[in-house]
Amino acid sequence: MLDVAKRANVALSTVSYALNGTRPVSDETRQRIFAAMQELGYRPHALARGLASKRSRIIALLFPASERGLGITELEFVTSAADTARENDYNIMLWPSEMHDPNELRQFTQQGLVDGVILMEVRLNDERVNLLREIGFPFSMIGRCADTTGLGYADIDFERTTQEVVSFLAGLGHKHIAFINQSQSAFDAGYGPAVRTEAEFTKAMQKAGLEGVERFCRSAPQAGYEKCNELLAEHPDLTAFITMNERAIPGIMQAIADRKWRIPDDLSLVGIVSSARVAELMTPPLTTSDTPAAELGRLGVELLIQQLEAEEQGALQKLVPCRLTIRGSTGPCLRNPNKIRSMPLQVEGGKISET
Amino acid sequence: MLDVAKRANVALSTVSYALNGTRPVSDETRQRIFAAMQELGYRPHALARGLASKRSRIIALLFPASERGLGITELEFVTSAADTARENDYNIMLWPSEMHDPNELRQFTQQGLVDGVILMEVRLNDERVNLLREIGFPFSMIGRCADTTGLGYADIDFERTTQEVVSFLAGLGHKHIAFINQSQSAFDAGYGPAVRTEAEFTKAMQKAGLEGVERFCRSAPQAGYEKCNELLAEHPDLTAFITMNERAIPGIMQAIADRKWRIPDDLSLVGIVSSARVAELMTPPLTTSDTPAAELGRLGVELLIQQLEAEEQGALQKLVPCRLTIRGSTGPCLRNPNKIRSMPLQVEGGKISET
DNA sequence: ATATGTAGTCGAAGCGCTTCGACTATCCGC
DNA sequence: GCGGATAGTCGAAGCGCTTCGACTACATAT
Repeated sequence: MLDVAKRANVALSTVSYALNGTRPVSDETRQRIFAAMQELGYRPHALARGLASKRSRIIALLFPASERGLGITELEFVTSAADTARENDYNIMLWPSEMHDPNELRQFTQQGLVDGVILMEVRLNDERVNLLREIGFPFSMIGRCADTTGLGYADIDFERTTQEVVSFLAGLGHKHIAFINQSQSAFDAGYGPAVRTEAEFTKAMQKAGLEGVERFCRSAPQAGYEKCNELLAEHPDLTAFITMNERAIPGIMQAIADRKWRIPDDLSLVGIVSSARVAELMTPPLTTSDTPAAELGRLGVELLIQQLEAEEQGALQKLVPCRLTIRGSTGPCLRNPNKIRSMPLQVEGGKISET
Repeated sequence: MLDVAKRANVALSTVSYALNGTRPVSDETRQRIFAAMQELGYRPHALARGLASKRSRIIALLFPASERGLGITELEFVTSAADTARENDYNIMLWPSEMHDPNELRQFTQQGLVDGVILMEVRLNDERVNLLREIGFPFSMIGRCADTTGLGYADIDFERTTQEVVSFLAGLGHKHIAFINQSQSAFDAGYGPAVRTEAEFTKAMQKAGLEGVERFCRSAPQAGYEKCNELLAEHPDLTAFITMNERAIPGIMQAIADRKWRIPDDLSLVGIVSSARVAELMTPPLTTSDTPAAELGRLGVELLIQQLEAEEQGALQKLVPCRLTIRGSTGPCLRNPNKIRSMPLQVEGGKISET
């Protein structure tokens, strides 16, 4: 940097000013400086800059170490967050964090490496939130906790999302709908989506004047298989399932197939808070309400940066609904009231064959 | 840090030595120093440390910005790499990089932020490799390029992997096997897995004295559907498909179903360089040869760190085979020679229903 | 006894930047 | 024509650490 200054015949500090516009620099001087930088192939040293300015322009993305294990959706958070950070001239650091050890988090934040953090997989009552709040460290969330006053977050609009799916099914004539949630333990841990979709499902069904059933289900095909049979045994009039449990779906489909039913003729299935990438792997392709993962990732970063640069506020809390994509796993309710058993209406490439 | 030194009655430098063991410090002194640190809640400042020592202990993971779009497998690279980095006291930074702009990469490496980089999705002739090699910047690869002399990498052992899958199918009696590759463009771009599996497939089939067919296929269900029909039309005696194209699989399955065939009775299907998470979403669950993603991620980091700390070499090049997991999509060849058309042998929960 | 280490410590000089206070030159209004 | 902004620049003091050379004390080899 000194070399640059010399070559441009200015002081070291002037180069700095030219570089970050902290103080006015005449056009002519700036020109000379940039030219010199070019010729010398100079690159400012990020660490030195960070040390001196006390802003590293690094933000950390805290993702749960192997908890539920990240899925495709979470992956999209990450890539989208990384892109957004880059666009804003920030770097993004990955911190696999054990939920249960907020002390580890304290260490991290105090070593001055990052300017702020983004929390993924936030729980209603999240230790990490409590800690960060307490020590006043900048952060934003993808998801949200219970008490969000003064906090920045981007989360799914579970109300609209659930509403939309229920309306969609109701519109197809379904009257008896089951909601298959994630595991009981996820729910008990206060995992936001599990808690909120459940609540919103109940609300939406009530509003629609319909009758709903809910079940927890471990994230595994086998669990889906069992729950499905259990549900159908107890509530034979169910004609549609909404599930927030991707990994259980193959099991559910198998259970349906085993009783010689077909999807969607005998039972409609929709995945909620899911993703297209998963949906299209199934047969028939699953109708899903897709997580706006890219958008949430982007918002998470933007919200944090907004805080860091303290342009004193915009709306720091954003809710984005999932996007419903209709594929082959849903269709009109053919059961009640008229007991029609119509011929298979072919739905866009999405039916199981009849042998 | 000065406070710590004072409190422990030692010089600033002694604290530093105690902290990183650069020079011997008596037990007693060290004790006092650590006690002081404890009491003061002192945390060394990462940036300052990095600036002074010229080692940031940050490594970057370069992943292709939205190329093929990361999949589940790639996700596991990332999380596993992050974990490994953490274990070794490194931080991991995410760099979504455009393949085509090596200049961007040059910038990154020259700002002194990271000590080394890990390349994902390496091509046979990769600009990034050329650049890094040229400027002598430390790096390792997950995957590998054509000329790997002196380079560190962790890649799939395509030979063993492909061999194993072919043997497996041959063992089931399949004689006519098709290999469905990724897209022509991926192949042409020199994307390692596409090139190598293809070569190894040919080799393995020859070795087994079997007849093989190969096809490229875009990564989309529709493309899979078309390729499958095309293949079956041209080679009616095919009884097994090996595919390295996850997204094409639903289309393939649909095509099979459309001709009233069943998997695996009429056609066996195995996914290669795939992942369990994907396999279990399908009906029937797919037999796959799973990418050892976690291991590759770990190795990538370890290899890089090894270079950085220059413990002058271990084996810097590692090949790990995929692990074959047999699920419902493969079975004995029932076609030739005896033209048996047996009753559906039920295979572990993995069949499409017969209505 | 003298040379030769070696364990343990200190002070000071950076690492490559930002930023503060101070200085000069210029332009404005009145 | 004078006080007071404002634009543009400079020098120097850090930011919080590492590391080098030097120094002491004591043990070991000769």
